[in-house]
Amino acid sequence: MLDVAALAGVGLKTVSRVVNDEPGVSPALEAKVRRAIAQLNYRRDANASMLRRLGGKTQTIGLVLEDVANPFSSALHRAVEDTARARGVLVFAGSCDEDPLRERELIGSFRDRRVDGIIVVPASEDHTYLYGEQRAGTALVFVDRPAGHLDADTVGSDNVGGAVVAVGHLVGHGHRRIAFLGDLPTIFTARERLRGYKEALASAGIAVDEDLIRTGLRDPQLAAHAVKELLSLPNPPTALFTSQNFSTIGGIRALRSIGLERQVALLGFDDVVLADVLDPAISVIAQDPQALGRTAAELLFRRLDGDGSQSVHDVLPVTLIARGSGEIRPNGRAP
Amino acid sequence: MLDVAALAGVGLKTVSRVVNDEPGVSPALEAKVRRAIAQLNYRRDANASMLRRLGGKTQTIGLVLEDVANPFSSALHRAVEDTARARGVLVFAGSCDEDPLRERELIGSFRDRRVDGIIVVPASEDHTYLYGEQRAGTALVFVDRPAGHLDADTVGSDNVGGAVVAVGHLVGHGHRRIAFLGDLPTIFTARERLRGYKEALASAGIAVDEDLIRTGLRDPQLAAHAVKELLSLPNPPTALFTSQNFSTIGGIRALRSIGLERQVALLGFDDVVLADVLDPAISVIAQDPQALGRTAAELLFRRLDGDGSQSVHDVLPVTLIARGSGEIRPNGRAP
DNA sequence: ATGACGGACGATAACGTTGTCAAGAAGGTC
DNA sequence: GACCTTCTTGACAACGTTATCGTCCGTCAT
Repeated sequence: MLDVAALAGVGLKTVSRVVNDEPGVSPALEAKVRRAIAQLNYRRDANASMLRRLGGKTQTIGLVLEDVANPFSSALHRAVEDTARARGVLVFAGSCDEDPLRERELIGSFRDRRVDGIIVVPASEDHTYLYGEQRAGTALVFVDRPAGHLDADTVGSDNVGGAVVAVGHLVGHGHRRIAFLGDLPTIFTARERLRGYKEALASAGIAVDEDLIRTGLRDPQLAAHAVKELLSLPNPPTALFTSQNFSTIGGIRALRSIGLERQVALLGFDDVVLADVLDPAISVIAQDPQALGRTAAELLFRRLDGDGSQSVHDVLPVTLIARGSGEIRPNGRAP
Repeated sequence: MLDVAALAGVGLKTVSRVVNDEPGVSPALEAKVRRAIAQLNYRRDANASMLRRLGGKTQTIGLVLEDVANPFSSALHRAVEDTARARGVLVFAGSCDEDPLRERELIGSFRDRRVDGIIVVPASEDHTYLYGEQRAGTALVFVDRPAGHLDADTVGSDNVGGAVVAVGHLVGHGHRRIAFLGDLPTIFTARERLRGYKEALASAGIAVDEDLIRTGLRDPQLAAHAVKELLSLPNPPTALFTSQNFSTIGGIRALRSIGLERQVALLGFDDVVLADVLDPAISVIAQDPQALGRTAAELLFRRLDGDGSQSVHDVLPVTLIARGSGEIRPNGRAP
């Protein structure tokens, strides 16, 4: 900046004014400064700039995801990016792989860089460590799962409602032995979906059979194995509610490997690529990760713009997409 | 930091020494400082810190992808993140949607924040605008596609070789009318794969039939439409080489919708989730986006560590995965 | 006792930028 | 011509941190 000022033969502050489009610079000087900027290929240092500005924003936010490479996370990421981009804000993204420690490390790194706000798909259960941060003015939005012991904005899907619809749909097609396959019970959404499953069974007057409930299925292999076990029970399930992506994929693989994909109903939570071209096509309860990301980012920016109203807890609806696998009847015939 | 110094009753510089684990602080003072830091929940401002440090690094890199939400990009992203994390470096990620302007904007934003290095899946053809940046010491690595008119490190897949293998495989199964479905010809990888397709046909002594080449298929709908057109030609292809993800998905949908998935061979470039459970399962030439990302990040950090040797142009191998769809013979029978 | 040495510590300048303010020029009013 | 107002411009301090260097104090050899 000093070089630009020297080359243009003006004071430092005049360059600053031009760079910031501040009024009160004569057209002649402005032209000279702009020429010098172009000639020296100068770009203002955003970090130094924000350091001096009173209460300055870094125009940067942090995003903690389960894994940037997983389709749910990355769709959410894209929606956050688009919303942020519209405001000239850049996004730091990080994966925490359901590790609470990694969540804290990531948020710590964000804090060191003085991000304006943080959007988190939380891995930990206790967020009191963020209280100071929040009071210091960093906007904070939790997505997909709620904050633990912290009053903060939240955006999630209707997990219970979706599970109720899913199980109700299977019951409606005549099933009474419906298996539940899910992720680690430490994960909020996994617990909620299990709750919905039990609620739906209860309201259909079906007793919960704990043998049909399998949790902790972190990857498709585990899920496939669980499905094979379930189907070799003396009184096997006639339908599977695979309450998470990996379970769905594992379930599909397991059913196909034993040739039962047309006999046993399968309904998944969360949509899967190519679900529509499989035979039978896979019925799912679809979340809208884009809407989750967009809503979270909009909430975050509203807070950054000074909205100090009470915490918001948005629940976005989910949609049943019937494609075939969820409409198989207990006798093994399609409807 | 001033508050910490005051509370601990020491000078500013002593706090700085403690924060940076510099030697020359007595244990007694260090303990006092650490207590004050904990009590005030203090965290050093990384931006201010790097501002003062001579030639300081921001411990931050920028990553320009086609779309953070697409599986190839996000797998690459994850590998970059992991490599960066191991060094305490945070990643800014952005999508440019094949828009050269957006690529420049993103890189400009990165530059404003003084990232240490940039990894790009480029959308533009001319990167001379990065020359100054590069000379100023910002490390620069191009992934998946080469830099345009700029001497810089590059990591990519063996597109030509993969296409040659793919088409050779189809020829080996008796096909002579093989259609090519691809992305925009402005995209380097699309051109390379088309080149490999033509080379393989030439070496098999098959004349190129331009009617069987369809490009510009930006989404599955366009690809599906193109496949339907191809199959209604008077002399239709007996095999499809879908040279990109969207084309593969569109091709699968189109074949299924007209019931020809067991008659027409299909071989895709780039693997697809659930390709193995389809019937027939989809044969592909698989890239390794993780390896691309890891290699690119390692290259970047080697440069940041001061390696000033000549530019490297890595080409990573691809793998043929035969699952069934690519082994269908022209008469419509599996082998 | 003297001086040289080294280790702990803090005062001050500097990084690249913007906020504050005062100086100077230009123009208008009486 | 004296005075006021408005506009342009730059000097200087400050943001939170680290680099440099000097001060102070204790230790040890003479």
